[in-house]
Amino acid sequence: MHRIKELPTRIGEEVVLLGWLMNVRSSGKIAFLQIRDGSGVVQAVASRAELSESAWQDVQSLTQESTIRVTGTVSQDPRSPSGVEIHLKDLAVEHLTEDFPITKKEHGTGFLMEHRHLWLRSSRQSAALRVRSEVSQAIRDFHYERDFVLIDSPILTPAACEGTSTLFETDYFGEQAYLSQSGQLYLEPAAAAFGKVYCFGPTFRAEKSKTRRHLMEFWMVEPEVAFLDFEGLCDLAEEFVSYLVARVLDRCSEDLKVLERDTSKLEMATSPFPRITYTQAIEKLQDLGTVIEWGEDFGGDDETVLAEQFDRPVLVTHYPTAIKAFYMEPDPENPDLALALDVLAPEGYGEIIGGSQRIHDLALLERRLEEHELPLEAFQWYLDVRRFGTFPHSGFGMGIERFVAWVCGLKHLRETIPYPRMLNKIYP
RNA sequence: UCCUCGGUAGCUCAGCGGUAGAGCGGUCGGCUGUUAACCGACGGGUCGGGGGUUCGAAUCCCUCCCGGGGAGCCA
Repeated sequence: MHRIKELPTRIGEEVVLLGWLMNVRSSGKIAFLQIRDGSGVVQAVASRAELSESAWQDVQSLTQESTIRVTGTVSQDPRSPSGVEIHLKDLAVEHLTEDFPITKKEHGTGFLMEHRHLWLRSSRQSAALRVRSEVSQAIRDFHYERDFVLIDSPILTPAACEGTSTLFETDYFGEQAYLSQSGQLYLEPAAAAFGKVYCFGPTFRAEKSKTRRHLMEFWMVEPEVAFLDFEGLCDLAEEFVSYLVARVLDRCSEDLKVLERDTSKLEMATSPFPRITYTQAIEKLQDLGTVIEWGEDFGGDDETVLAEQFDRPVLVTHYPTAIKAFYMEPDPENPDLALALDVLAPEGYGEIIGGSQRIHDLALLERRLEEHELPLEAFQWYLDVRRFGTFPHSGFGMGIERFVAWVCGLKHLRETIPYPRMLNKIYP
């Protein structure tokens, strides 16, 4: 058995393919089959004169998405969509499909999402998911090459880490438990054990968000590094994003072509990235006519307007402490500001990274927990990191669906994950 | 939760007070180089549910249900 991907190297040879029929065009005594096997698409030419009567009858009976086994000779031909085609010698129908729901014409997104398990077969969907697979591998390689240790953080977590309103609740032998919305609190102790650590896994948010930029279940990668200061964190985020983009450009050019992605915009995403402070960002937005005051967080439109000012991802730093998480280290030059970092992707894809230097002083962290009205008891194990050999450290989180959406030029996050979990929708 | 748009054939939609329509898909037939092939024929409907107005409702009104897009929140 051969794979379609390798056919250009087998011109003149006889091959056997197993795959699915995407489409067939018949013209009387000759028919053109578009065959897909997961590695690519190829055209097979069936000529009545060159086939047995039973094989020709099988060709006549073929339906969309039937499973077939074809035998034939590979040749180059400019009339074939892929430049290569197979001249059929034999064909066997392994399974005759009836009434495949996704037809050649257009469908609405609601219908396609209902049939997500079948929609995966389309060339655009599989291209996007192949990019996602490459990004996942690149994330692991990036950390592995830099001596990070993978720490799998738990998915089932106990009470209340950052407020329960956005957590999925579940029963844990009579106790309340929640699905994880971040691995960070578990990474910080591990950073004291291994120095450089990261986690990469699914994350759950029960927010009733209904936009193209939100999923209830998404995958997040979170590095956490001991003795890394804020400047170093910004450098790491920049190196990480440019590494991933370069990797996709290098290895997924065919998929980006299928997705009709303008890669010139991705090629710009090289170091250094512009860096501006929150305060500068507010001033810039005000200059551009946005009604926003210092101290407010950015909305989705603000992020888009801001990112449009730059030709590559932009780092926004030093946010007001008041609008950021309890664990973020204050700026030593101005305690009203946090050593916090967001990376905004270009072209309106919004925030792809959020991170900070962490508070390492025990007394300050306890005070912050109280100010945020969080239960001190639940955080004792987390505070132990500050009790026993505390150390400055920093980390960030990147949602890979947003990254993949940007790289692929997809408007909606639902196409960047095989089976999206969306508001009130958990099928298929 | 709020704002907004929508629900008519398997799919995508038109029709917006007077006999339910088209394209695609399906079935049958034709065609030896098709490119979401093309040509001819055929089948296909509780017009989201309920209530109301009217001689008459897919069409107007009320109400409920379901879906798309967006806001807030965030990655």
